[in-house]
Amino acid sequence: MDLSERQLQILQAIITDYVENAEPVGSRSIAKKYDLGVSPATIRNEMSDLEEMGYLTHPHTSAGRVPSDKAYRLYVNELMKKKNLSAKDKRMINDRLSASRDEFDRTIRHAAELLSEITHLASFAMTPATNEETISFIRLLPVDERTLILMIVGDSGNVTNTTLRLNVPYTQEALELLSKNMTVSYKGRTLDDVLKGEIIHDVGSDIEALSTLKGSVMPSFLRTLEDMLNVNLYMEGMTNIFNLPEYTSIDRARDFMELFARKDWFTQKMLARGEGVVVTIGEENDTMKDCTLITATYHVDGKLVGKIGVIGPTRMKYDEITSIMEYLTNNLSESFRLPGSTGDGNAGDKKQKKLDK
Amino acid sequence: MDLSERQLQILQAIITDYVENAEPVGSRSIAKKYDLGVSPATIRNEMSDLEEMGYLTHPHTSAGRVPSDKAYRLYVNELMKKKNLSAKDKRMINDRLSASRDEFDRTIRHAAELLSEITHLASFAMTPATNEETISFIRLLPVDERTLILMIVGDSGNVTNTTLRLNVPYTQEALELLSKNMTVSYKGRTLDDVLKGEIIHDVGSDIEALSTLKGSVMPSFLRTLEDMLNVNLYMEGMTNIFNLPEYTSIDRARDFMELFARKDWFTQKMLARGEGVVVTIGEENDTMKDCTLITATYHVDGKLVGKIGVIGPTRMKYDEITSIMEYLTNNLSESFRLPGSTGDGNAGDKKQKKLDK
DNA sequence: ATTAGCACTCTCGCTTGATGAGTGCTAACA
DNA sequence: TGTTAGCACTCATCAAGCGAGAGTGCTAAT
Repeated sequence: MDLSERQLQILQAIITDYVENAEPVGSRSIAKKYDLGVSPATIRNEMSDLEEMGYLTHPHTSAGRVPSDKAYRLYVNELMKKKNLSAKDKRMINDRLSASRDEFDRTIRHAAELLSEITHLASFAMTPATNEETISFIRLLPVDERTLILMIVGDSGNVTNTTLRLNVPYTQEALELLSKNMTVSYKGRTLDDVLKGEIIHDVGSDIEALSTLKGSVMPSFLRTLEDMLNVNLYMEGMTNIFNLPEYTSIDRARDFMELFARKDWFTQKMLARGEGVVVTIGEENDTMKDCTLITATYHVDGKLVGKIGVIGPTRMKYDEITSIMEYLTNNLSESFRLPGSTGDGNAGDKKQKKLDK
Repeated sequence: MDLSERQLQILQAIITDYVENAEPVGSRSIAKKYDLGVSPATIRNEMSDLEEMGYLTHPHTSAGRVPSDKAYRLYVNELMKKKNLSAKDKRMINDRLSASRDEFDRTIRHAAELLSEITHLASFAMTPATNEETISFIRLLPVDERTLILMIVGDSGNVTNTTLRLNVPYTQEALELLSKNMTVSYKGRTLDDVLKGEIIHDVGSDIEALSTLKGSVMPSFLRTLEDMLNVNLYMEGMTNIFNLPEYTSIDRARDFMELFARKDWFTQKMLARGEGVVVTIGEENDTMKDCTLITATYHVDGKLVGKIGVIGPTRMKYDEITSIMEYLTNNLSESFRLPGSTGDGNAGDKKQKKLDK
């Protein structure tokens, strides 16, 4: 059954008021503050109907009404209007987000900081997932007679290295040969592919030194690939939630903080979420049943995909926050675009918006 | 004025009891639990004296006594006996601390996790400070015609790199020349030294391409050096404190959590602390006046120095915790020793102990 | 269909009084 | 002179009781 125009207005008013004040809102205050042209009694009747339909709840008999998850969902999907960022927020983002294609980590952490400062919520940001990253080249560099550096370069300019200490000395020749060998074998293949695929044994078994060296290097090589696949998660503004009335109970605050102690679990959760701006409200989350989680994706060269997000109570300014996140991710994608490339695929200012679960 | 033997016994008993139960301890319960051979009345008199001397305080008239910072200081300096780790804790450390010289970050994070699991407090661990690290060599590697990788290798095997994107193409020649040039100029000098010192302009001004390239590379070089100097700080078990009775007030919990939101400030504080096991209690800390902070240092090749630490309320098991930290840092130092080197200088099992402020 | 009126419910803040733990003092004791 | 028993006193804590205020839900009038 659809809601009448007036019911929508009332629901909207209740949500607005509750988001603002965090207190159950009564019929009288709605009638006073929002000019709906009807008396408190009428509003009461409508509220009662809305409650029956599951859009409102009642903490106790003589308290006002509180929007349910269902109400927020309706609000996000239908009622909410896109908000223009305040000049201050825009300036803040433009000035402080000194994104640089060469410094993912720093930039991403900055983005998380910004996000939590602007929204006053807990926020996080992940470096791009590198599943699709391909290997550009591999190099082995000598340090001393038993130490060498393994360096793996990806096509997005991602560089990772490890220092290896061998049990037996290596020869310069073997080193160079293995470098070339590995580069030829793996160039152009994705990290995932290499890691899951068979280790290639094609060359080098004929030369003794090479095969020994390879035996020592391969385990580190694989482990380093794994490292490259790992995304980094930066979390900021966790303590912001202490200022919210919903977290004045120590238990709820504790539960909240404990969510983030499990960083890798959290990372997995986040990776599983869809593209664009995604909002999940309360019960829609399997854990964190009284939180809302909003994530948004940014792009690197329209290929690699990373996420930023905020977490807070279900009571939050959905319109503002989704707008901020959209602006911020567009900004990030823009900065992370390869200078030469034209805005392709997903990156940039294409207005993607996918708000449902 | 020195304390009598009996006063020490009573103080010791009060501390033990309070550390255990977190509740003001009364004369009667002392007399019952600890067999001092005197009546509650006598204990009351002694307590009164101890309070006058500043070792005890009184939350209110009719409550028991609580040890003051001064009492804990006395305890740590004089009364406390070294504790043997439980077999379980030892096994835990030995098994799980898979330290590897090549993977500082991972190992250090592991150490922090372990520490918080064993102590049930908030803990942290820092990667070694690299002030004394010297540069082994510098290499510039071509990626494509405008992209290159700057790689700086330190003498402890520390490798850092950055990808650079230039405005103008470079030549292979210039690249190699600059690599050599920089290596020659900086090899053997400490990071600090290079960063603070004059930029060397001696060579290369004669060749146009080289000088241009150098102009583009130097800023990144310096920034990368800074990155190398930065220590990483890992914090674990922050939420443990929610289980402690002193942090059931949301305000105190908030204050505590906020300390750690300021990661770099905290890092600075920690770097300033001395070698070995250092305990600072309550007011001895300029911030965190109701916390105790215990840090301990580990060594890499007896040269680089890193820290681990725990933070909690002043009420904590000083004997156990300092012992655990000593064991853990010795273990770390052992793992981080260069295979060839004999246990030199500070590293290893030398029983350093410096508990005062 | 809307509204005014009114009884009813429930929370919140305040006070009150009982309880109990613990001290501090005094006087007796060894 | 140091130690102890006894006792009055203090203070936090808890539960109960009460009034005020906010808000609902129902009914009857418009």
